[in-house]
Amino acid sequence: MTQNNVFKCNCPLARVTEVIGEPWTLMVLREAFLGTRHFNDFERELGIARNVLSVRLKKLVDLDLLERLRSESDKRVVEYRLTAASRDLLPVLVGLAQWSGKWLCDGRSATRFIERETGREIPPIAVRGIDGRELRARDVAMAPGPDADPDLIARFERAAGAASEVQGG
Amino acid sequence: MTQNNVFKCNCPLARVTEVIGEPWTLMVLREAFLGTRHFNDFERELGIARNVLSVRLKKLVDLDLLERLRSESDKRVVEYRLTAASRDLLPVLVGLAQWSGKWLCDGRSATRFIERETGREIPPIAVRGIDGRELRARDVAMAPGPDADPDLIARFERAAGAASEVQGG
DNA sequence: AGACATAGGTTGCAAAATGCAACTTAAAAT
DNA sequence: ATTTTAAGTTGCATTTTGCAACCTATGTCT
Repeated sequence: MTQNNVFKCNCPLARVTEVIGEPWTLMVLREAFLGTRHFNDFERELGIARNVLSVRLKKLVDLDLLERLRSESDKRVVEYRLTAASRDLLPVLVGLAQWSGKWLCDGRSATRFIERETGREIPPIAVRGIDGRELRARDVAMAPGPDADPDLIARFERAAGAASEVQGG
Repeated sequence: MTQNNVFKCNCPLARVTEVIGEPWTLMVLREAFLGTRHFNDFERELGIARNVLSVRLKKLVDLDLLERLRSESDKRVVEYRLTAASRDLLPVLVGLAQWSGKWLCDGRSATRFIERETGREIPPIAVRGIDGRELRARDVAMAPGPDADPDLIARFERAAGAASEVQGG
């Protein structure tokens, strides 16, 4: 995977692709959300190759998406824990699972997200405006941020015309 | 990538990993959201290898995430368009971009999402309960759905204890 | 009509990533 | 003292990616 043309820029979707756009990473994070903390448990639950798991965990730790600590009581044991950053990914995970359940699993998904206290199903996540109103795809646009380079700004200008049509689809 | 142990089940996160958990796929979808429709434009904008692009587009078409149609006016031209399914992915894309901007790009992201009409920044997406109240990670639990197999149910039972601690963590 | 250009691929080959099994090292249990 | 356990690493076969060149059908130019 070279990908360096696009991915060195600070386009957030490009950056996030370096992480979850690799096999297994998202599943490793899911396992962490389910409470898995140990190397051997990740391996067993996922069936991932140990060397690949090793690489993934290292990267996630590097990116501060997992914290790696040795147990005090048993110094063989290493614990991988979610961080503030990875916990903050939950809305995206929920959104992905909901979307996948609807469009990839034919509505028959084996897992669902519920409110812990009440057990009620969690409604689909949505994009909302500042006023809380739910926005549709056609109401949303991508725009260059303050740190966009000239190339990216040009990129968005080229896209501007087509986008409304596409997203309105 | 074998991954078949986990991924044959209809766990939605596992399924979605087959799609966006591969290099380039998410970026291809982003390009489509930006209005890119043609093979050569995907290649040029992303710098992706043509053979890989070819494979990715085929898979996305297979999954009904892109529609492939030949232009009537110029029969050389093929158009790849977003479908209802891929348009429905927008909240996730926005969430990923927001999360990445915050945690991977150090708050200095080159792109942002805005309301098309007003130009106002879109607030972070959130998980909400049925009543619209914003939920934190610790308020949310994964549970087996109606189509979960016994293995998965056992999996969740094993996870149940650890989860509250982790997610609250 | 003939020559050239363009769009959307495919093919072949080198480099990188993955899958699998066996091996290693440090600490704990017996 | 020996065995077991946790967390890796190593070596090797297979698969995927990156890159450049080639191919085919259609459209454009003269």
